[in-house]
Amino acid sequence: MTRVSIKHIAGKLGVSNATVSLVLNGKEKEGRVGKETADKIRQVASEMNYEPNNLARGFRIGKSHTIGLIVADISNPFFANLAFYIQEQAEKFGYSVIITNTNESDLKMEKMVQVLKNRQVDGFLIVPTEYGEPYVADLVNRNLPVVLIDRYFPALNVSSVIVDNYNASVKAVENLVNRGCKNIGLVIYKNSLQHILERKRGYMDALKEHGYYNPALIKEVNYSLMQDDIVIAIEGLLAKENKLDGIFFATNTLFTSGIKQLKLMQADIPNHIKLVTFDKSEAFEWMNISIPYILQPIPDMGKMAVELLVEQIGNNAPMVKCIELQTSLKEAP
Amino acid sequence: MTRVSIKHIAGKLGVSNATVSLVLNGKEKEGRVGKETADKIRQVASEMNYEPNNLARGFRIGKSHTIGLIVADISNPFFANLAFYIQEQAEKFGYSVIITNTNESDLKMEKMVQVLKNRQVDGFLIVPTEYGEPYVADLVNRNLPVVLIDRYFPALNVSSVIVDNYNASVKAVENLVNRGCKNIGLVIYKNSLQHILERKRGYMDALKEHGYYNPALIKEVNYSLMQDDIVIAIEGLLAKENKLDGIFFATNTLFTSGIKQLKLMQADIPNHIKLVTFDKSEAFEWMNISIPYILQPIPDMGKMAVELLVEQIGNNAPMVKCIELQTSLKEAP
DNA sequence: CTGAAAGCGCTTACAG
DNA sequence: CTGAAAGCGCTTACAG
Repeated sequence: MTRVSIKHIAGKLGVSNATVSLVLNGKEKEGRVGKETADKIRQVASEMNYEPNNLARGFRIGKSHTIGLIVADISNPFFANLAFYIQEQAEKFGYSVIITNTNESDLKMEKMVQVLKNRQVDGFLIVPTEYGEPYVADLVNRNLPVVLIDRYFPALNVSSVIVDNYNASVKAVENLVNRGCKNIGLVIYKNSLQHILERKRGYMDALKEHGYYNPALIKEVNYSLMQDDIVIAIEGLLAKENKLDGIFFATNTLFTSGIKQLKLMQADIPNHIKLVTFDKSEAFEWMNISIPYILQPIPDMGKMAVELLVEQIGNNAPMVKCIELQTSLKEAP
Repeated sequence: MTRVSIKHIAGKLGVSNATVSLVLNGKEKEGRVGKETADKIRQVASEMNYEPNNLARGFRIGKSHTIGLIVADISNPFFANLAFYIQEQAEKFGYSVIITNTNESDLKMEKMVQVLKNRQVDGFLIVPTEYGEPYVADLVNRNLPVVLIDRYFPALNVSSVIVDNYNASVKAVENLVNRGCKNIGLVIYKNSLQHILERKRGYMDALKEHGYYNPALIKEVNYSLMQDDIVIAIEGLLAKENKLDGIFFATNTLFTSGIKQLKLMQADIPNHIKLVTFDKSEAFEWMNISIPYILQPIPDMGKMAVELLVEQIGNNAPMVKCIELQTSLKEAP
């Protein structure tokens, strides 16, 4: 039972492959195919249960109609959500999405870029890892459509969809200050990614503004040593001499680890120490306290990233657009 | 800058396309290509930065080297985890994975099967929805490789990787009985999927064994009306006359909703009411009590499903294999 | 041991 | 308005 192709339809009707192809692609007007011929072709096609061979079509026109998405870890809720909205939007444009994970390793990122390039994806949606810049640069140099999400490299001329991390941090800190905090700690990753630097800068500027800035209260955690580092960070912050009364967690993963340690050390939250964090966490639902958090517009981020990418794929001379979305401060839950 | 193809290499070396293709696919022995020729071809290929056109290759041999994965919702941690391990394993076999969501809607499932069929995936990995049986049956009839995961249809002759839901339930109930419970409620979905029926059957049999069975303590919740139904279910169970002392939650989503309602109603856990649930939950980390749970071997499920599928793709006369994995009862966290 | 040729299914100029 | 033909890049018999 061989699959029915354009040729079968053409043969049956005594018309050419070209005519069938034109009609089935809705290009009968450009090809100026007669209405009767067109109708007959459509009828026979559906009678024969014709289904186009997309592998052949993709090969012929040099497009796979596939988008490659690279994230750190699909089982992280932030990325899982992002992936969900990206897929939903991509589907609307007729694209499928191949998701791959880097686990925050630049080596893995290099590999994944290679894998997706070999798959001939039409474009890349990337949440880059630290030191992942050269692999993105390589794609850009090859003129392949790329949109960075969540994180970006300022030196690279590439489209991106990010949030205003600086102002988000300022908002977070202001929230603590408004609640009466003066000695506010920051728990953040130790790395060189722009969004991390921006969050740090926002924290510092906001505190300086109030004259509360104290560099000893910044605790930087290694992603790969999280388990240990977070303990050190929280212990350090809670040291008596700091008179700590507030903590800003710069990511949801840091918050999740940090709050456990705080509980372990029986910190009095929120009476003694007030918190604010990036991103909503499952943890909120299980705690009796309400923790304000920075809400990132994940659905919009996904949606706009796909739109930017599809636009790039369509245009040969793509315009580089950097979209910076605003966040909002929400009271949990 | 046109991409370098086999033809370019062949032209440069004065050999035929066939020879180049043979060598680059490591089939020089079958083609009995001379060692020197082969070496020269490999050298030139790498000098010219040759990268095979997989679209062309896929089209030619009729394989996309892509697997379609259909789950209910990628932002559900259970599926996100499953997807993670599936991807990892698929990559080892040279396959990419396209993930799609059904949101537990059979209409959406029908659509996703169609989308993936149009994409010419080499095989399907499906967590089917209720009433999704005909769409799976259709794939099987067309002789397309399919492996069901987590859920299956007994009437269908199709490969699957599931867990022993019946015995898992028995184990869960036994745990409560051993902790002294006699009036044990069940919170479960109201649907006809086999894994749900099996979990229910396990619960009933285990209780009958002890003479504790009471049908009034079974509460069935509609997936789409979860918010409301869970309130009714928990309120019903906690009614005085039931003298409830234990609850078995048949899925992690039910547990997550149910525990919130229990807290709201200030149920005394675990002194008054003891719990057991399917799957680990983030919630465990935030509660001061330890809740035993049924651990499903998600990494193995993903891995074996991919192996089964790849085997099917390789063989024209696929063998139907149903793998039933055992679960274990763990104490959280 | 290697080359010449056919063909996968489709689309796209081109010719009439 | 429609057909004949070329060709995308690859693999696979087949012939020598």
